[in-house]
Amino acid sequence: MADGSATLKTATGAGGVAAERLRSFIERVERLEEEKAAIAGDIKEVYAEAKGEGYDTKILRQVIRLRKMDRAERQEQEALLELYLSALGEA
Amino acid sequence: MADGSATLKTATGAGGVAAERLRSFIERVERLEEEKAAIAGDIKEVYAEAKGEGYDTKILRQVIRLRKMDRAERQEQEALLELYLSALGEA
Amino acid sequence: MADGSATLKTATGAGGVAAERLRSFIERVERLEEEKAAIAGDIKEVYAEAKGEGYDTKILRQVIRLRKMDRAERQEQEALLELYLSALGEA
Amino acid sequence: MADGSATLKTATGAGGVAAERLRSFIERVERLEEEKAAIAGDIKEVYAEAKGEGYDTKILRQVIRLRKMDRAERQEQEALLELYLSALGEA
DNA sequence: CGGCGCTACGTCCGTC
DNA sequence: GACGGACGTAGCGCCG
Repeated sequence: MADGSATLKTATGAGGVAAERLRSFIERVERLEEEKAAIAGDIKEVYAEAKGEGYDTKILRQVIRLRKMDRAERQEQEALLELYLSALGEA
Repeated sequence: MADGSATLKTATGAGGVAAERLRSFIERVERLEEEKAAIAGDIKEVYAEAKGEGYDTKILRQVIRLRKMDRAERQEQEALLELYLSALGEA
Repeated sequence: MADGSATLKTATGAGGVAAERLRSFIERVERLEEEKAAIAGDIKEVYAEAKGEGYDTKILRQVIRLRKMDRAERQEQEALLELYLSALGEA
Repeated sequence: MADGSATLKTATGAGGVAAERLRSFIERVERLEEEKAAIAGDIKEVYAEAKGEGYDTKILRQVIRLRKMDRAERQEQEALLELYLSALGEA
């Protein structure tokens, strides 16, 4: 049982504790994916509601995408700023 | 011009109430998308944790995908059954 | 500038050979897309023919989808088995 | 068996000829979908080849999409022209 | 015209 | 660290 294989053995071991642990991971992921799907459903509902009031969902999606890009850019710039500041701190 | 255009007017009206409503929809969607992204992050963390304990995330993902397919297929079969039944109901 | 940029230059070069090559790619894709569209048309025809003989195309489609899922799932399970085996091989 | 149901009966009849016919439709569609998938694969290959020579596939796709739209517009205009011509013929 | 299924894009993971 | 491949998701088109 040199090394390397020890972890794998634990992970793939057929019986006992590892199987429980494995099951736990799988169920946690599945639970989270359910939640994610639920949120996605909520988003659809919002769009449906907006559409019901005469808004063009296609445009709405575009607007949201643009705002998201703006935010991403802003974050990038802030990250760059931090980088500069830390570089100056080191200088 | 009594109604018909009313909805459109409300939706596309440049000023006042409609703008508020529009803003509301957009912010609701954006909020939900943040939540969704957060969940996605949680999922990533679970995989990372599992990986840290020696589990092969590739296998994990495939297991989860398979279980999901099972579920989907079961639903499809039930839907198919219903279709058959309703088709027979028309006979 | 020996190479490195050579590929890019070839690809984006405005004149001469590259334009010919570009044209070739585009026409090949367009030709293939035409063929694909033709096949799609054939499929539509089959459904139309079946419908003409009293078959419910909605059910037909669902049956076909289900069979496809069966096939996909079988492949996935085989892939999963292989993964397990290769993982064990490493142990 | 007044009416309406006769066709359906033929289509959904459990035994004999109808089952064969049904099988035929399904297999024809499945065969065609395989062909369609094969073509799609060919298209992917062309894009891969182009990418390998330094072309930006995203741009390529845009070009193809635009050309397709142009063709559609042209056809529409030709259809309109025909309409006018036939209208004049009737006049 | 609305809903559903399919295709295509963007994103993420694993590899070199 | 970058590239390529795979998956999930979002937009588009067809069917009902």
